[in-house]
Amino acid sequence: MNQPFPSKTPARILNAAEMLFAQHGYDGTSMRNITRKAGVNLAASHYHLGDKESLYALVFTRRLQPVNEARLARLQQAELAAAGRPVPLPLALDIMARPLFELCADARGSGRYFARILGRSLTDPLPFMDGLLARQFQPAMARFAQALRRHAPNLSPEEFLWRLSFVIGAMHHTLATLHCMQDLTRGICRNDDHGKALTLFVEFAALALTAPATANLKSPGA
Amino acid sequence: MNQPFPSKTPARILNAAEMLFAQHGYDGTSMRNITRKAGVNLAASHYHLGDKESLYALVFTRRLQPVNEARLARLQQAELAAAGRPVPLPLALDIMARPLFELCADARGSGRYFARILGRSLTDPLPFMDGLLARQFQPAMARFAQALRRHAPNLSPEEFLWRLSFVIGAMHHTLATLHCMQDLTRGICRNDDHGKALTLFVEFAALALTAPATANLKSPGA
DNA sequence: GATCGTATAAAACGTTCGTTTGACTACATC
DNA sequence: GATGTAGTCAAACGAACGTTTTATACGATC
Repeated sequence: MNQPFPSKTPARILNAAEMLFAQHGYDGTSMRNITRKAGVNLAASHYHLGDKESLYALVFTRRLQPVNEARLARLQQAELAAAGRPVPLPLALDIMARPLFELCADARGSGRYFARILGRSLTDPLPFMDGLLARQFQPAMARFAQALRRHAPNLSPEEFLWRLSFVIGAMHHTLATLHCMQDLTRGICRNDDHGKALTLFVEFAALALTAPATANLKSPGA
Repeated sequence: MNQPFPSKTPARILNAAEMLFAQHGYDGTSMRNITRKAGVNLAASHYHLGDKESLYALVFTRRLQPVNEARLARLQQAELAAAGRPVPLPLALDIMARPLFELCADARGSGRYFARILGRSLTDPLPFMDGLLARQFQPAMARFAQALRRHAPNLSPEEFLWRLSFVIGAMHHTLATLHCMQDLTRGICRNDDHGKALTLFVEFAALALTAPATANLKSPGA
């Protein structure tokens, strides 16, 4: 466990900020609430971590960077093992989804709060996060799109990307609502059942990506 | 066109609020920004529409109520036409999705901003919106779940609901990111291509719901 | 033991927030 | 022409905001 900071204060602040940003969003969370929850002085956050925007960015990269590194490492290993043949689709999807699901399943750490921050960042990005999001996601996503594409050679590039968008939307929506599935389903699905959600998601995504191309784009209409 | 208000001011405020809430969220939008954009006095919003929370709720119901009414009306009509047999799956999905897609496609009105407000409300609900969201969505969603269920009789209730969650996630993620698809796909998908998105989504969702049940819940693992 | 960098603390900075007040106008009704 | 109502307006309220300043305490280094 390498501590990037000699003091424990920055970690306390990051943990408190992660919880509060997840629950109330960027604008809905005040520096005073964060530092009060962390049990540190108001000025400590500016001293250690800079202003509020940079604190938010740090909350973000602290979790996401290991996830994307794990994704890329596992994908590279799988591609080596496949020796030029396509990485099996369920495996590729599992590699894409599992690090995120496992991060969000980490109930002891505050990693589970991160799902909501991530979900928010995709659907309404904060202006100052634009560049950071692109840098964090582009490399991994480009590699996965390439790997998945080989299982859907008959789809047009456009239809493939639309389906990939559906799949990614399903994944992030699932992660973001995992904590309230019990309410949404009148008790039939359990809250925080990451294992089942991951399994079903992988199967769902494999089907969605390999289904035959749409014959034409006429819609059923009204 | 029945005007629910004799003055034009409330509509101006609602339109401005819709745009700003969509772009910057509830906490990121101030009453001063809203009324400035609407070209009305700061006090006018409280006079006509009550406090900020009630303004947000009004922005919400103004768009959502007609959508859910249209959904239920079309579903009822389709169920009558089906005369006891299941409503065809693509039709049921079209009925569920089309009113939302069309609302968000309305580029002249500010309806297109609504997609982002809706997406936000699903993944991070504001505390004061809890009851309102449930009242708005429960009736329609319960009916649709029932209609769709008949096409997936071999799925366990739990697996069916997980898949339905994936599908609804895909729909809302798609609507919320429609306006930036061009950037996300390096120009391959067009922005605001609601027609194609709707067609592909319906096909995608039909496949996802009717696919065979997962044999067991073992995952592919690492 | 003086000096320096690190860390924490309380207090204050100026700004913006949501909301309210009270006065003013336009127009209908009696 | 007096009265009442709906609507608009500038101004102000207290509270909370992000950030900065200033001061203090603790170790290590020389």
